[in-house]
Amino acid sequence: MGRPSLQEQRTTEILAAYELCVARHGLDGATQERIAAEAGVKRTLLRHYLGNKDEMVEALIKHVVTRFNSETDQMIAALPKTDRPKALLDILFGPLGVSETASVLTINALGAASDRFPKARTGLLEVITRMHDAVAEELIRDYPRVDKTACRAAAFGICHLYFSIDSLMMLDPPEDWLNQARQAANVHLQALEETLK
Amino acid sequence: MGRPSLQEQRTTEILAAYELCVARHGLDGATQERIAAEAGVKRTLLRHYLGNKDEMVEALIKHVVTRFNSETDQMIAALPKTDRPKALLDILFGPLGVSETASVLTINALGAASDRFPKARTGLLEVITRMHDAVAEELIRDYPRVDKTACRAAAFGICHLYFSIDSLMMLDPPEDWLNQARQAANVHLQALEETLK
DNA sequence: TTTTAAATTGTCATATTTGCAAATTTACTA
DNA sequence: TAGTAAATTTGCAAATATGACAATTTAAAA
Repeated sequence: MGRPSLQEQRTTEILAAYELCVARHGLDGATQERIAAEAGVKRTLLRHYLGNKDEMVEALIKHVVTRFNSETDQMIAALPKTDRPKALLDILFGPLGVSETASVLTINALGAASDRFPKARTGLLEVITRMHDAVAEELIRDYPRVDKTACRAAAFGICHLYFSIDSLMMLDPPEDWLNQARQAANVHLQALEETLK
Repeated sequence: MGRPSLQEQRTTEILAAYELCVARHGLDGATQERIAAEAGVKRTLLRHYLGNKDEMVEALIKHVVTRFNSETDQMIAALPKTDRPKALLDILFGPLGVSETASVLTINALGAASDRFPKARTGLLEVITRMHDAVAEELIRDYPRVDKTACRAAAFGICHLYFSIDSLMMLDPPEDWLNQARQAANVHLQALEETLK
């Protein structure tokens, strides 16, 4: 009975457009007009599916948190059986990991507004901590004889190197930056290996 | 004759307020009202001193570029005679280096809009490259027997670790993050020392 | 074909943002 | 004190953004 629901699909499309607009224009610059244009729908549909502006922000936060978390999980799940840390760096600093929607920019924009939207703060801290932990766990597993604190520091360095590069991708930086980032991240792995000698 | 000029002072005040608003609300969310309120002046004064919106953005870009460059220079100039790399990390990851106005957020926001403001792209790439080079130069000087490529990779890692942390400061992250960042950055220095053995 | 639930569009009032061009005030000088 | 150059304020029009609700269209089921 009735027309089939597009709620999930449309909601996802709109949130994806929203994310992109926030990355480009900032949270307060992501107007409903822009989002609607980016999503290819009428402005009034945003309200229909996501509610008013405050509710839209809430939905965006939830969306960004769950998507980023699942991307972290997928990244870990995609690792091969051997040489996992190296493969991790290949993902993070390969052409795929970085760029796409420059999602770290969205995180930065939301984080900058976290005093107005407290849920953004807790959600984003959770997201980032989860990535720290996931990477650290990988390193601890692959370097079982190395001090865990050192592994966590390495994970921290690798994650934030990725964050910085990703948030600068829209500058269309020299290709060399990705290599340098890859190399700098690799230093952390080598340092862990050094401590075994 | 005539009233004394406040051009420089006012211009600087307004640009500082502008910077803060861009960090908080994004480039397109930094409305003239917000900027004026932040600077404690009437909106129309912005126009008087900086021109219309496009000209304001131009001025902001120029301001951010020159300020960030001079901060880089000051940082280098503030280093002691010995143990300069360690001192560098103390500055970058001390309570002073990070936070303040979270100026990296402004860089991110401007970078995200660099397709609309081409001067932002060139200016920001210049700023970042200059910091890369300044830090790399320090490392090369302090580790003269180490491969320069390795020094540059270390500099790259340290700079972008700083960028990421600074752009997340508004989330009011756990204090531990600064320690972890400091530790991760230190890994780069230790790695350079290792290669001497 | 009629019913039905949901998508989609249309419209209008209100509030915010921006641009521009006066008027007005202020602080110094001759 | 009068002149003057600059700061500062005032006022208004145009453009844009938001909220809320009514009207219409669409795709499936009965």
